[in-house]
Amino acid sequence: MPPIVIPSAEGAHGVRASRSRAPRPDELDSIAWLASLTDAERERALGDLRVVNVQPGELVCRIGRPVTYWFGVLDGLLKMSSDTALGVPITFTGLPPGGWFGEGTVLKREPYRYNIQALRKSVVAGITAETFHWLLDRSIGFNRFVMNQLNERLGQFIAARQIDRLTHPDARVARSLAALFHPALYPGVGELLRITQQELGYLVGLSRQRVNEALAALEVAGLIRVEYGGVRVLDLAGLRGYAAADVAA
DNA sequence: TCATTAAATTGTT
DNA sequence: AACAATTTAATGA
Repeated sequence: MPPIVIPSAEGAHGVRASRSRAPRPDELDSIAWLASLTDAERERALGDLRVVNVQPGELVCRIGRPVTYWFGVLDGLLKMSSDTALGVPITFTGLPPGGWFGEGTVLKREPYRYNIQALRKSVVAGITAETFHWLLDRSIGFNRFVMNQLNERLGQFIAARQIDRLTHPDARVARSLAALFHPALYPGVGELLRITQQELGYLVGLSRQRVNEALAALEVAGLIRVEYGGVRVLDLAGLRGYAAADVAA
């Protein structure tokens, strides 16, 4: 497994430090909460904001590591999971562009409670825990964003538990897709979710073939359209309630 | 910009 | 797991 990638605020020395860079202007535009800051607050945030490119399979943060950054996905796709080594029930959550995570652990200054791993080449941004708290202490807009993030994520985990209990593969795929399309948590996703069927398989815990089959079924049902390297959602509500509709039919 | 080639992804067995 | 077909990305004229 590749080494842990931690963006450095200093960028002064070391292998890790050399991997992080300043964000590009177009990348800044994709960070939703920046718009809710005052000019002074934004200046501080921008000075602290680092960006790092991660390769498939790389760990962005690992269980038990001390919290250093609050992370956001600018491009690509990450997956969040509880530890696999202990045989604990594994819950996967996909993190598409626009998603920010780790606020719970940064808030409490606890070690990370889950692994974040890149499913494909991705761009990850981060601000230090210090700046995160600095913003939390004075920016109303930032607090709104974080609070909404926490609230929405709670709903995500409840949905994830339901997904785990579903046995029908098509339903698992449908609900997982619905979760990834969450407009409040992942504003960067838009209409088209860039995800390969292989990646979706890793996320849902199914083989690529079965995912392919499930996607075909969902397309026939008129809920999505399968495209090369991605899925276009036509009926988000339909995806969320797919199992119920299936059982009722 | 276009044509060619390589790589990635998909659909099927 | 392996294969062929399709789409995208990369390369160079």
